[in-house]
Amino acid sequence: MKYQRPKGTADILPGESEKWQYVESTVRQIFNRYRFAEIRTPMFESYEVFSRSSGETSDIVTKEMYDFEDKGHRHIALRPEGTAGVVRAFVENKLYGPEHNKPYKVYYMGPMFRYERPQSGRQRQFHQIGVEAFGSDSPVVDVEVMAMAMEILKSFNIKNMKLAINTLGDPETRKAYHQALVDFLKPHFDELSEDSKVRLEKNPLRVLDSKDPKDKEIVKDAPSILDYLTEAAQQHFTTVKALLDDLGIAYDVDTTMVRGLDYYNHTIFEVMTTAEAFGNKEITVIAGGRYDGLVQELGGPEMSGFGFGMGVERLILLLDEQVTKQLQDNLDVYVVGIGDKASPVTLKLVQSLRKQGFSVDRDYLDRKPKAQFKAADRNHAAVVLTVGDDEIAQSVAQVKDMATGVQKSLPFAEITTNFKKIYDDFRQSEGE
RNA sequence: GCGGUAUUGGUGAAGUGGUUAACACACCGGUUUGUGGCACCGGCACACGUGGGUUCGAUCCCCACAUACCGCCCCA
Repeated sequence: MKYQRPKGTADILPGESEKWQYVESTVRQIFNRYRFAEIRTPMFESYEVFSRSSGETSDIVTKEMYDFEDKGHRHIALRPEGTAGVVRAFVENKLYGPEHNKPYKVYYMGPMFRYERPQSGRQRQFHQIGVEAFGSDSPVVDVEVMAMAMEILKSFNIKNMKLAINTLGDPETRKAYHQALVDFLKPHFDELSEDSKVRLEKNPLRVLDSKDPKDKEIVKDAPSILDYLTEAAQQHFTTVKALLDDLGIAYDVDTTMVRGLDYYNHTIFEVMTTAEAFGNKEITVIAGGRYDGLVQELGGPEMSGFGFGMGVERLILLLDEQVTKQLQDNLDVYVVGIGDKASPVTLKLVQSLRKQGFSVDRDYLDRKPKAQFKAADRNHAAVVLTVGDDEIAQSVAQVKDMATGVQKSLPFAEITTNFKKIYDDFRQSEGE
């Protein structure tokens, strides 16, 4: 094969694209109810937008960024995640100004890029749907956004959901805990896995997340961040939990949960589920949290934010067949033409029906009636119109209900002016 | 970035170091000058991911590369 798509990319073909449209339109409705409005930002940004926001030492920046130098010698990166670009736009367009409602709530959907090895549900170009809410420290924002995340997944009938939450506290908390953790891990340095030795240097919190059995054993007795929270941080987290309880939303506090991006603080959360598509292992579909310093980091005023990102590929792998089946396209009418003279006549009929609002298809390959009917059947046509020499002579078409097999001869004049009535009559007689 | 497995037609796949690469599904046509199913008949790969090598000869052996999938890292 001469050309193939770049590694880690996918063609979303008809049959699959319906699922994407379904997902996108469903979340749009939910966002609308929660009063989030769409924002569309560029798919590439100055490299620094991401390196500043994600943290210079984060894996995303150090090894997963899809970056290049453009012809004007600008260091550009394809966006690896959505938040940084939205924050940049928030700052650049001065959306923090007093004339804008707070919290300022936006959502986005689109492709993201990470240079990594593809696997099931992980690609170099992948898609996220995400939200950001700027300008409120209120725990209510945390809880509403988490509630919305849960509602989205519920609307897709996703089972076995688990909401995990944790807090990273404020900067003061983080500093104190960071130190405590390093002090605890240092004596065990030689026992740690190679990966974790590196983590200890770069980002000690990550050691908590290690999958290495020996690491897990060591980490079991590590200090908990909950013991290092400042009073304010404690207060925030307590309120978040209380509000979740009020809403009847179940959750687990997972003190070992960490974040790949450096900008998070206070509440962080993940919604996980298990599914056959992922070998029945637990995977994260939605992840997010609070990032109170990020706006400032990118040159804006001190203004807090809370958001999440959802992996669309992963979500689509979770859609069950019941949901998917409803998405089959339904063909209202198939027009069968017989004989040399039929094609111009059927063309006019097809166009007239389309203008009347029906989805209509026909044959273009001069195939026999039998083949045309087969095509109609395969495409699940509700009604078939047949036009041959006799019909043309009399200005009528045979109209057949494919479900019942009932066929009637009806004049062109009626078909081209009020097909809806004919169609509805057929459908109704089916119900009897 | 590291490790493993795989790569044959539109699809699922069988197969062998040597003249015609099974079988099934799908598709097209016919049996039925104009009607969806079934049956029967017929058609359907300049060829076995790409490039080298070994060999008298390779789809089958070796090497490299590409891609896919799985695991690690990391993450949505």
